[in-house]
Amino acid sequence: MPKPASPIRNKPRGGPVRGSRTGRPIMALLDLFGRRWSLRILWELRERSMTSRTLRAACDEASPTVLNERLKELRAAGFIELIPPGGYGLTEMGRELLGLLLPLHRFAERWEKERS
Amino acid sequence: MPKPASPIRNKPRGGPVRGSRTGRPIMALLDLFGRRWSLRILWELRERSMTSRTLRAACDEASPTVLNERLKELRAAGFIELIPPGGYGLTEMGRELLGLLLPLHRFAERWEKERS
DNA sequence: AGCGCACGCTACATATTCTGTAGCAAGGAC
DNA sequence: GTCCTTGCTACAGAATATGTAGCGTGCGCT
Repeated sequence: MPKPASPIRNKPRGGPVRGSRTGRPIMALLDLFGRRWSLRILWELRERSMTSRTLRAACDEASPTVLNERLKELRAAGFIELIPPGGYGLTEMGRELLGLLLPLHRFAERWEKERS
Repeated sequence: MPKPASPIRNKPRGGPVRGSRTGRPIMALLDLFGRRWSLRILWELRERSMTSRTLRAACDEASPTVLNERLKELRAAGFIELIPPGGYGLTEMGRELLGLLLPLHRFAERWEKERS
């Protein structure tokens, strides 16, 4: 492990996750989603499980370095799991979360229209 | 303006926003939210408008550089607006979006509990 | 007028994070 | 055995974020 835990983004270690120095879980969630590819990964897994390589293809061939970092974080968070040979898929809680995120799709369509 | 539009993250310019090379607005949205402080800013404005400096305080004193970049992007997206002297606040569409994001709060609480 | 202060916003050097390419070790099918 | 795909890592270079300082404007004050 070449990176011994980021010294700045984990500044107030002792709390559960970065960004939640208040301890409020919503902050941890917003922070986790505020990293590149987090939301995208969850979104791409919404219908079916995927191998890491297929997932990478679905995410515009994002760098495997970050992708694997996100996959670790999302696994640690309990939203996805790795079940060979199917690959990565949503957990029970992951599906629950996706249920909340799904309405964004229709909103995004309306949003697209209303901006000139 | 010292930065003439990022050459990589805007790679496939011609599309509306980064990450939406398919043109699907949901991708643009997921990508916008996948940048640091985007979601947090929207979240902090959920109840009241704030001056940029108060907002910065609410966001753990995040760097004003990125914060202002996000504020620009969110304004361009039509989610927030600047109305002096009240400061930054959600637009009509911003409030609509927040409505979808709000259930995350309760989910986050349950999530916190279920992870050992 | 001057002074003080908060506003939105920017400069710039430093630190962190992401990208892109290459590659490893393990496992399965043949 | 060879061939192929899997999950995952190394590493250099590029993009992005951080932290401190400060600018110019406007407003209220005397």
